[in-house]
Amino acid sequence: MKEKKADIIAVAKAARVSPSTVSRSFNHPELVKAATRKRIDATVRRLGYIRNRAAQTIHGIRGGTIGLIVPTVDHAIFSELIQSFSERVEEQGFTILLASHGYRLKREYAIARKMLEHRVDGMALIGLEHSEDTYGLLQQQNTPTVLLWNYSDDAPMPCVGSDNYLAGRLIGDHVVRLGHRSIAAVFPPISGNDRALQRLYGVEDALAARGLEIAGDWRLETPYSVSAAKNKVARLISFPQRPTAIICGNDVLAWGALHALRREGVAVPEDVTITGIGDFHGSRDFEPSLTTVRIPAHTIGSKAAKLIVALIGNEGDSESGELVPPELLIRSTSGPVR
Amino acid sequence: MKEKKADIIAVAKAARVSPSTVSRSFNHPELVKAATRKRIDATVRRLGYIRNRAAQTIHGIRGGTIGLIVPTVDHAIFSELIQSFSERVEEQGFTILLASHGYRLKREYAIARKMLEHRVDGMALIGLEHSEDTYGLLQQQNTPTVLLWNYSDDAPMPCVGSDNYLAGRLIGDHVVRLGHRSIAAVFPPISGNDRALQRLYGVEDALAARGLEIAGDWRLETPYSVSAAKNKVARLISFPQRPTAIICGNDVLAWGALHALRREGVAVPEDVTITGIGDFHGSRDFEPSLTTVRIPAHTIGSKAAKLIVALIGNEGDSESGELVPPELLIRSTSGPVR
DNA sequence: AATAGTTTTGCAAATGTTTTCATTTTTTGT
DNA sequence: ACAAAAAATGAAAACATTTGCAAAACTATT
Repeated sequence: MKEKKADIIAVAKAARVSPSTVSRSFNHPELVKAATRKRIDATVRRLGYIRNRAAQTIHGIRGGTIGLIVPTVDHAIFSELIQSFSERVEEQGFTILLASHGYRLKREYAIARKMLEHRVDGMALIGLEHSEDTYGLLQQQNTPTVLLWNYSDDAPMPCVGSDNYLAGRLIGDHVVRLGHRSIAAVFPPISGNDRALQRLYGVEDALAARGLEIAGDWRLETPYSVSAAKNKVARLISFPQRPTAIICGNDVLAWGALHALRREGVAVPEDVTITGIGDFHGSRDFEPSLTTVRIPAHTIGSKAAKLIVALIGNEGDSESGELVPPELLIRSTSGPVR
Repeated sequence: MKEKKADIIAVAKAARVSPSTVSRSFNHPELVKAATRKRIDATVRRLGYIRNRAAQTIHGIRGGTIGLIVPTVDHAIFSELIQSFSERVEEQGFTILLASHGYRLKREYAIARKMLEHRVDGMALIGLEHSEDTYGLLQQQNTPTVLLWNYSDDAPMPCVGSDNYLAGRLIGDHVVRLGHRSIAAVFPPISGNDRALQRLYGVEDALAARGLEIAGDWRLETPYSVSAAKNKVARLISFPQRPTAIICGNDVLAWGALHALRREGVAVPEDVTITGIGDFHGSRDFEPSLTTVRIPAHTIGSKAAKLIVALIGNEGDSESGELVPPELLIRSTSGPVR
């Protein structure tokens, strides 16, 4: 069992060439004679040799990894984004180093640090809200970084994402325009989550524009889960005084709300209007189909992938990111107030 | 801009000690005097020095990464598993290298190879079905590996997962026992997907035990998406000859089926029974709540994490994996045939 | 067959760390 | 104050590669 793994020297010996030649046949194949290369390749296969990226990285060669830190992968929220980002980045020969911080910004810093120890070629973070330390670290090491999901002109780093404030505003305006005046909101905890906060601001401003606001006990805060949202909303509508519309911070919460209303026999949208934000997989096909604001995760993921790869390539050149606009999707869960 | 990043030698110079001491103060702090360590730490902070794992890895020191290759992260299916696995593994100081192969086993091999180049300390794959090459590669490099999601006694490598055949069997028996005789099945494509295949076998055997089988045009194959399943099922029930039960290969597909029936005004479970497999987030709270078989993703993820870490630690010692039993959850979408 | 040019190869230094062993410094017991 | 023991540090070799430069081996041209 102790046959140690083959290294480049073993290969060189077995193929009767120098290590340099083996190295070259990997990295600059055009510089080595076809015959030699063939011989080397055969030997490599015979010995089961696998290059050691770590030893390359040491020479300042790019390791081909990109760090991606997300709050969570558990729920539907980021999976579409992660998928498209990683797919695109893999096409370019990169592998992603993934970690989640559970909405703890301190933990995010620690993870970023560890990824830097691994000498990732670039980093991608979710949202614009990060600890000073994290920003400082990335800047100081000048690691190419993109911020995903949220876009802002004055972000400290290139970002590609949507305008979450606008998303909130769009849905808020829509609901108000339908004539609703008694409006509730169900949002996730906003600490460490600038996306949710921006959305909430957007909604509030939309209401404020008509002199409306969300009553204190109609502001529900729930974790990201169908189940939690369902419970909260079920309680909400059990009171005699009911809102005519419930604006949810994201689609998962809206699904929960929808299930709650269905169980209680409240008609949507006749009795209550429900809206989401996100347009996750499944929202379009929900019955009734969910009115929401599309945050184009797929587009964001692939644009971000393109950007980070460019950033890693051009080093100096600072590309500036991109705003992918949110889009209001009026479907069947919203209707005029009765 | 050209101030090259600080290395251990720069730190040593600035702190007026030798590189060895700096190294030690990181790796064996107890061997260096408190005062010196303090001086070093300060210098490290001042210069913004970050250790280079690549340079450590070269010395055979574990890099602290574990490769995780999944078919896809896009859908709900694996996200719970990925989350719990990565969370647990991070607790132990590892970072995960994630990639998805899109159900292409050839691609999986290429990814595994690349991860081995990065000298991951261990690997985790989904399912038991992998190309000969992949198995050979992992064995030959003797990289600690766990197979997730599916369990089988005679798997070629330690696996922790559920018994997908049994899962299919459980749900099949349940449906048959309710008196259904006209049964349809909606499954994902089974190529490169042993989980789905096992489930289907389980269902078929359950039916066969009563002399039943699924008619040719009642075997629907659809991609993993609510939308695709919804369409297929909508078409299915538009024919005069209708099944009284539809067994879905996983919960996502079942959701699609449920939405289709709702749209068509078919009562569940009065007119048609629907079942899923997986018990994803949201299935319990669906209205009506989904009868399904629980594949305990969370448990699998954390047990697998424990196992791989143990495997990496003990090197030689071969732990054997674990079967996490599936559990039938009878909820509201299944009922006796009328 | 000799020359010049080109292609292919090898040597040796370099990369950023860890580790073994030897040396220096500090502590302890008298 | 002194030797012996213990603790802290440094020098140098090792790790698996890449690369600049020079040498060697071919080709083409005369």
